[in-house]
Amino acid sequence: MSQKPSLPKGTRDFTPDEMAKRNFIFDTINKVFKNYGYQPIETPAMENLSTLMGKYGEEGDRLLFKILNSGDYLKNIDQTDVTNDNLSKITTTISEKGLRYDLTVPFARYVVQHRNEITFPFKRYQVQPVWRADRPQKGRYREFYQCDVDVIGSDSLLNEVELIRVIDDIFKRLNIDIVIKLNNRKILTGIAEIINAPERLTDITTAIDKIDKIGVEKVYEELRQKGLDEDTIEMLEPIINLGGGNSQRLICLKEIIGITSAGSQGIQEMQYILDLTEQLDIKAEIKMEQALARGLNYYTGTIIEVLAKDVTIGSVCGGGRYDDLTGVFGLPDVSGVGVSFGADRIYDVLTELDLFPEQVQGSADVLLVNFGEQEAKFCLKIMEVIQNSGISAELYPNPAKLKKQMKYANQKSVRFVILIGEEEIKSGQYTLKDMITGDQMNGMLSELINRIKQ
RNA sequence: GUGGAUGUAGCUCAGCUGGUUAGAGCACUAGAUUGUGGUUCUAGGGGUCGCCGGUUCAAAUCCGGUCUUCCACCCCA
Repeated sequence: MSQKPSLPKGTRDFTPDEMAKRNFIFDTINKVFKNYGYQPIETPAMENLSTLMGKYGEEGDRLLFKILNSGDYLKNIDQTDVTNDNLSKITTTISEKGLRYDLTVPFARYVVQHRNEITFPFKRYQVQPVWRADRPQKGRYREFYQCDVDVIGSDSLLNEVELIRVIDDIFKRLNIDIVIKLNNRKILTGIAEIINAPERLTDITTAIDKIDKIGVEKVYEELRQKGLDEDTIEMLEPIINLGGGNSQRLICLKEIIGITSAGSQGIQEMQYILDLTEQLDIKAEIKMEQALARGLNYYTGTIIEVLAKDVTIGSVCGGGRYDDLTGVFGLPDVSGVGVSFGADRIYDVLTELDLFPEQVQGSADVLLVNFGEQEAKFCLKIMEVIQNSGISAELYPNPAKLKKQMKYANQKSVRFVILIGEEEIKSGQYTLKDMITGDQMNGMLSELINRIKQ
């Protein structure tokens, strides 16, 4: 019985054409990473659930894909837990592995496990898929690729500056106009301190973060809803409405939260990064955004988010500094900073803006027509010469009608077709057809190769 | 996880208030053209109308459920 083929929610196949475009993205990202001295690593698709759980907050735990244990996974289950609907306990009994949710936590695990082989500061990059049991929509998939670069074991802000350069470099090569939004967790802490509500930090920042989206009034409304009193909200007002350029914002912020130690340190760090990047040749718009608050609770310093201009899709890149990510795995006081590029969203942006270069197709340069058994055997040798000269070539496997073979070449966007039939074998003069211009020429193999290489 | 929309041929979609063998364009295959593709003409193949159930003499069409995709929230790449 045949069944209707289907794919799990939020996952996709990639066609050869899409793969060519995706590889264009991966290639430029990898090239830039390498160019700045980062080294590649890979980690397994699955991790122990104990490694993953509790690292992404409650929300994150819910979005983790869990893998059912092999064998008789029900044998250790406690019936009273079943009757009591004790889901979390049942879950940990029947599942002890999960698919990775991001590349940062596995990297932290990696660093701790390999600490004796690693020379710090360790600059690594990692390009692998991650999985989230999120509800899919545009730009949001359940399986997607992250391209992470991190420096671990160095608290220098020069790393932040370098990452900004990496971001700028990559999007410059991809021809995407971007805004790099910067903030610092210490500034957020300062804000919370100054209004005397450090424990409300998350509530405040998630509300303020929506200012562009829902407007000032709604932000106030949400803050009230979350139980902040009018006095506190009034104190927040200058921060919420803080506008102008980066330097202007910093000056204002200094007046408001400069007296807190966290606040002043955050402002100092931000100032340092902005000063340095200003001297560099950076194309991207760099914008300090006091409302930027990325959800992951492990950021402790700089917070980075990159948005593509002219496209409404989530961020295409994001990250920040985390001072103690490896602490939970028993290696304290290792500071790291990194960002993650979302290859799938970059793909969507390039598609929407029609920015993929024409040349990204993955077809061969030449197709050798198959006129029959004898001719095909002859072509095999010719093909060897062509391929050894650096030109990709394929021989049509069946002696099909010429029309069919031409059509095949046309549809695969193979640029050149070489025809070698009985006549050509005798004379040693082969026929070359340019499929774009329609021009044909006759000549020795070396002449044809020269023509193709032009 | 909450709320809303969607689903008809490989793709983009028609199919009015339920009524015979469900259509178009593009794509595909073959021929016109026995060594020349992309244009044109002709013919052809292809659909359990997402899936399951209900109402009805009769369901692609109405109702319920379920799945998918999309949108908003949440969160995020």
